[in-house]
Amino acid sequence: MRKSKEEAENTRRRIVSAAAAEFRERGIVATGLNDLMLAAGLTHGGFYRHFDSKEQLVAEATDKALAELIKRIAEAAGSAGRTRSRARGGLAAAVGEYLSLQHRDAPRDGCPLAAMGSELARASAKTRETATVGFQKLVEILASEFRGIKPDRAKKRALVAAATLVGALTISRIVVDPILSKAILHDAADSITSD
Amino acid sequence: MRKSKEEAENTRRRIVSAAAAEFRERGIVATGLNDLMLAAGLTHGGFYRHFDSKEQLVAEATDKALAELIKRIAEAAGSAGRTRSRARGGLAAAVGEYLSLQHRDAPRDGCPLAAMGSELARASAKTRETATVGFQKLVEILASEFRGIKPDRAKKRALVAAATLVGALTISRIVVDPILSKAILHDAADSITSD
DNA sequence: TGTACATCAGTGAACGCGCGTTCACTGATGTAC
DNA sequence: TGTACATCAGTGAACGCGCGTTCACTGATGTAC
Repeated sequence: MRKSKEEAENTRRRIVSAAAAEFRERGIVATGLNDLMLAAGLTHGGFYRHFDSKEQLVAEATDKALAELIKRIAEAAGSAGRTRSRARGGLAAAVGEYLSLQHRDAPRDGCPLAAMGSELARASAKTRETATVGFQKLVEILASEFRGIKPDRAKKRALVAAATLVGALTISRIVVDPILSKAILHDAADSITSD
Repeated sequence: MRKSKEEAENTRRRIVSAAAAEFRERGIVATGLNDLMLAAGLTHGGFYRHFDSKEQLVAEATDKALAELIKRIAEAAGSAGRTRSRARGGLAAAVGEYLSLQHRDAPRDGCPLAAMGSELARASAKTRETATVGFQKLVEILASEFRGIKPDRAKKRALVAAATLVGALTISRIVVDPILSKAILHDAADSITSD
């Protein structure tokens, strides 16, 4: 039954991907390793060939989810931002992508800070370090899109913008009134990109 | 062993209080009813004399936690706001209270939207309705403190401010760097209260 | 007001179940000669 | 290059444990006469 090194690495990646999706969709604590391994097309027993513990997987899944979010936001900013470099097109595109209805309705491929934020606050130091680095990268991307102001002003604006993004998306998912939910996303985007 | 009606009501309140604190501190899914009942000074068997299910308790605990937050924020705004009614003292006080280090470090008596936001997004319709109403009240309090602008502008500003508050507090708890954590709270407060 | 009885708050054992983790086993892969 | 053997990815049963929920029981409270 032994698999080749390449296959094993592939399996590992599949587990991390499944975890990244399931943790965001169902929550970290609510997601069992059994379900997770089935989602990755395996049985649960093989888990510990790849990871020391569930907590290690949480750290890696968070890392992967954040890396994908950063790529997505950077690409949104990049494709729109280059055309009119002095204006704030890149910022608007990044914010529009983050605060889109599609993002709100698809937590399993979305921002882990919004999808599992309150659980991350209680996660291991390793996981929180990973989340910290990812958050800082997100802030840097946003800061680079605040054109026409001093770098340290841009950094502060970006820090607050990132907090607003995460808060707005989280609350838009809690709220039962669809009009209010949409208004939160819209008004937050408007606020970040105006002035 | 039967208790008087008054005692029973008292017990019920004690369970809801314990739940409101434990859910915010440890998370909803991670908190067991056994621990909860022990925290309320009871054994687990009596739980179903007071509640139909854990989910019903989640709804009531969320309601209570939000009511207390709203009171706290309204009082902070009120005590500072009355002295200089045309200025934004009330807003600054409310925001300062929400984004304080004490609030960050005491999730068990703090804002449930920040302490269990990502879990609330997956909670029952009842719980989410409760959270929606509480959030709207928070927005109204903030809106009434945005003096000197049109009511609908104030409402939008307040909506975004509330999202920023929740996001900033959540992230300040995730982040491992204490300087960054403090900067998030400070810069968010600054952003909401300036201009 | 006093008595008889029904109610029910709280206890503690038990229910089935799924959790994270461990382990003996399998057989294909990788390695050493 | 071919053979012998060690490695180890993945399986599936089992570990102890705590979960949410149910239930028989207790005895004080509340109610009806």
